[in-house]
Amino acid sequence: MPRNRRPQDRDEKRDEIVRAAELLFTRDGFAETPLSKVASAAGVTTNTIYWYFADKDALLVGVLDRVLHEALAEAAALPDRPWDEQLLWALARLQRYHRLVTVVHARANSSKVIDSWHTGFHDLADAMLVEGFREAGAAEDDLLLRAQLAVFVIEGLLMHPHDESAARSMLRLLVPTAS
Amino acid sequence: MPRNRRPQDRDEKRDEIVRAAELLFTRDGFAETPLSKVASAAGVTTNTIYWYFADKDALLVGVLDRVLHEALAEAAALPDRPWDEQLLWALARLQRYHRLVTVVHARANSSKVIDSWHTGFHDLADAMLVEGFREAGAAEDDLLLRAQLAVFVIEGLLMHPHDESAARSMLRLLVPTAS
DNA sequence: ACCTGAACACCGTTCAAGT
DNA sequence: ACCTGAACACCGTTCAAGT
Repeated sequence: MPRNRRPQDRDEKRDEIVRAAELLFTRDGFAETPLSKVASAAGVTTNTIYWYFADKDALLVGVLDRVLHEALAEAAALPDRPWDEQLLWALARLQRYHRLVTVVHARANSSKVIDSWHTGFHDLADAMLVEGFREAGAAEDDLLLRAQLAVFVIEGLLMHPHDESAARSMLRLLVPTAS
Repeated sequence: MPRNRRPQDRDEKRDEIVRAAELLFTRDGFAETPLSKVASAAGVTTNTIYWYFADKDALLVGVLDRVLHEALAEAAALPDRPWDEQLLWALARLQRYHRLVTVVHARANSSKVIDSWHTGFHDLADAMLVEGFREAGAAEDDLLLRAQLAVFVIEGLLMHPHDESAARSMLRLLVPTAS
């Protein structure tokens, strides 16, 4: 039996599909881009997508995983900065995914895979923000509350047009060390 | 020319369609309920909906207007209460519309009518919350900021499962007079 | 003015058939 | 294992035709 027959090829093709979907989902929207467009952008036929993904929602999860890991890698490579600037950086970095934010919330109610991804994302985000607020000197007993609140505010800013200064002062309200 | 030929009938039928749509959109979701189900629940044929609404998005706006006005009427009939309890009441009252919240954000990116409704909703919500925070004794220069922040937090709570106590303490964080 | 039956275009998904 | 052509089911929307 040929174990690992051509795992590289398989992953590469899967990746091409995900990359095509990422571009289209973030630019045009998830409901607005038919799988046929993803397929032609990836240079495959529509049905081929179903060899790599169970359905359209599973493809969205593939996109979500990819963009999350990319953003995390970029964040990790960054020099240390004050906590409120880190939050501001995250907000700016995630701005390009605002259409994914809305569709994840909308489809989490109907799709099991997206609901699972969404739960996992918040677990991760909460954990990271708890750590950030702890280092920023927030009181130990409302760390999780502050983290969840910050996530809601960032999501809110992502989903609503706003100017930089409004975002800045809104996030400052959440940081304990701010004046 | 028969002015007002049967305006009552027209409004009544329109209302039946909206009520049927409200039930199905809030319970099963907007994308998940075909117009055929709305139609049969309202006792009309699918195409009849198009006599009253330009398209499915316009019907959603009809539902949004209806539920908003109802919630506002209920709120107006309430006795005066401390500000944080009013926020908590609003959160509980709007909980049943959490599926509408997510879909409005998702479709505001693609649909003009929904985007307009969404903008108008936030203008109204911000104005009401500014007034509430003013009466609650918030500093005059960050009233709007606090209002927008409170709206984001309430939307965040609506879109994510949470227990009552978490919501309570999160909203308390926003109210200036809280300890 | 109001309603309907029938049709159209589109899209997610499946499946039998290929290599 | 991987890919495709063809078909299916569904759904939003339109339109000519009725009253």
